[in-house]
Amino acid sequence: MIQELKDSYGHLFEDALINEIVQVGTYKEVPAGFKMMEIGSYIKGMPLLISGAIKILREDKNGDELLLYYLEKGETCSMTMTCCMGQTKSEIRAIAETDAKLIMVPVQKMEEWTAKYKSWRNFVFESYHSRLNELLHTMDSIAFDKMDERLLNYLKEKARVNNNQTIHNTHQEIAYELHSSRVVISRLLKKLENIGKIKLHRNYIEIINLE
Amino acid sequence: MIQELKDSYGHLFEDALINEIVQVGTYKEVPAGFKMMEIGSYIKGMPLLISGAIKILREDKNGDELLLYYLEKGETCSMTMTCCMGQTKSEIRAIAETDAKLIMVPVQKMEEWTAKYKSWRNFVFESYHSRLNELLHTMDSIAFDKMDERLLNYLKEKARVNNNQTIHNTHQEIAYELHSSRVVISRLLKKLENIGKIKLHRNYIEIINLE
DNA sequence: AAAGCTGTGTAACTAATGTTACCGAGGATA
DNA sequence: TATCCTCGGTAACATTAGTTACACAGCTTT
Repeated sequence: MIQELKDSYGHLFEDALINEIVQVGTYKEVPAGFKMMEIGSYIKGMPLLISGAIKILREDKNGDELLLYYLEKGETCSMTMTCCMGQTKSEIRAIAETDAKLIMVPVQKMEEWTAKYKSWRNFVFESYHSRLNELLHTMDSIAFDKMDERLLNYLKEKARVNNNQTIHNTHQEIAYELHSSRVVISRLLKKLENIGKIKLHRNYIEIINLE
Repeated sequence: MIQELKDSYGHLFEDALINEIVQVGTYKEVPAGFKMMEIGSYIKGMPLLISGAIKILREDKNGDELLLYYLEKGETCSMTMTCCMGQTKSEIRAIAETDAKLIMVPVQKMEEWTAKYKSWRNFVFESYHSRLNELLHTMDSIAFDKMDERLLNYLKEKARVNNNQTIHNTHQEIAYELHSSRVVISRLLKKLENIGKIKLHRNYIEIINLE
């Protein structure tokens, strides 16, 4: 655990902090698809991601989803931080996009370390900064782009975080994450295939060239 | 200045912190419409809002706007905080919605106080929390609601932050902030008038009952 | 092989939003 | 008064997205 922690966070945290994390943190591995946090639930600990990716989702009144962004190695969930501090319920859902490894840190340490370690403060602020900015860019996409561009971005991001040029999702699943309908997504995917950007197959999509 | 600071922040900050703020902060008054921050600019200080409201806007590639949310009394700009720490450019535009009074605190103090005052830490985290949540709710509105509902929410919010049942904006201005077109907004406003929720006039809108 | 299920393709239609164009009301200005 | 300008109302149309319906391909199960 200590080696993996150092690989992902060694450049961020001083040794004393790394040691504290090792003391109180618990190492976890979760499989792709594992639901790590549900809307309305309270949070027990703060996750430090070591490998893999976590997708963060929002839900509307009808229970339909919207993908907000992915968390990756070296990142943490800002929502969790604030929830921990304020003891409020989660506003989002978190699901492992890939198999993932992470360290859970108990809530109480958050506050303590914020006062104690400059590197922790920087990490926390940097984390908030990144998450706010990612949320803004997601907002841009939703507010300013048409569905075809959103779909294109979605495919790019998905390929990137999975580190795989083949996307193993059905059209229906993609429609859920973009908060659209299967027919619309099939239609637009077919267009992308016609202009040679992707190749469609049953249950997966092969990326040819998304530029 | 010290009295106004205590009125707005006295319940949040311990006296020692209030005193520090008085020492290093500068009091400012800005008129409605004043542009307080521009996209791409660097930030010099952190604002603590004492009265009035600031609207936070996002811009697309064509220079068109989108209203994100309002800052009000007792709040601060989370974007500014992260920008200060990281010395990165602003991702958003801030314009005074009403006449506003505020105190500007130099960047360097941010970090210092975060280590020194528990109440400041709480304020900063609480601030991030609120802003993230507001951004999420704005996102909900954009992703899940149709324009008529967004318009209704817009009018409600505008009336609330201005503390005024008369909204002094042209249809064109409203269209900008909702990232829509004048014709669409006029159409929907007329519908709202027909069902008795508002009354339209040249250059202003009278709110009858938005429930 | 037959039956069943899931995923995809496609057409036809509806709804929502955006665009263009034009008119006229109301004020301001010359 | 005549002219100009801004704002709002409205029609007609275009585009995008969502909905319903159905066919069929490919795979699994029986």
